[in-house]
Amino acid sequence: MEILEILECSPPPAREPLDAERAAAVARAFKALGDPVRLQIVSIVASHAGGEVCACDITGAFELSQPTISHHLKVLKDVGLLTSERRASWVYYRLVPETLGDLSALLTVPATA
Amino acid sequence: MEILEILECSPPPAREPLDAERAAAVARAFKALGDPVRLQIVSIVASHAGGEVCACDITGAFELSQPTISHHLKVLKDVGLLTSERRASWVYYRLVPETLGDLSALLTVPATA
DNA sequence: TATCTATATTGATGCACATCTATGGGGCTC
DNA sequence: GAGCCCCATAGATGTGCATCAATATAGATA
Repeated sequence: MEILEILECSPPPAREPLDAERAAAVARAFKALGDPVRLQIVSIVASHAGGEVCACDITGAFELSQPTISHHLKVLKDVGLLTSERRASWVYYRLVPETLGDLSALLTVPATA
Repeated sequence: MEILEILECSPPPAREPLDAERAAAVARAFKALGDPVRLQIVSIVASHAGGEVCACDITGAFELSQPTISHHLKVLKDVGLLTSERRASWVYYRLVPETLGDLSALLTVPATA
């Protein structure tokens, strides 16, 4: 565990430029985060104890129609930033830490040589 | 330096949800990264030794018109992801590591309690 | 000054998307 | 089964934006 943390702390390797295909895939995720409402949705889920939020709580946090929030949730699901699970009448949303982590790593700038 | 590295390695604190105003500001940056061409531009600059790339080299990397690339560079500058410096006839672009770092940190998920 | 190169700006165009209202479907409770 | 609540889907609409051709600007050179 200690070693892993140290490894994670080491400077990231210099990367080759993204090819067009990979760039398109990654850009889809960033585009999903490029809407203020979706960014707030992710933020709400991230800061919620238990890591799980009911769709109704998300809808209630905005002055937008329920279908609009539902649309944004679908976009975030489609790019792999959220997962959902239905329990009885309610749908609960969670973050996908792997996706967040991948994006975060991509933004980590190689040491300015 | 050692201590700073350790601090940077500590798990990120749980965050309050972004308010609408901050979300709008951050979303602008993510939206800029949400275009495949702009993402590749950032990637090209990031992976370039010296951290500096001539606009002409960026334009040459795409099968897009020069004004289109110029437009994308302006977008990336406006959100603080790139800076530019003119030297003679050429304009050189650099990343802004602080902005990249801020975005990266925002995507670091708090430990799933 | 005239001109060539590198970059930025302008204006136009077609498509993508955020939002709404209306409706559909799934799952309770009476 | 009837009615109600939660969520998703469908269709319509106005705005935003990626792209281009044309043009303007800045700097070098002759």
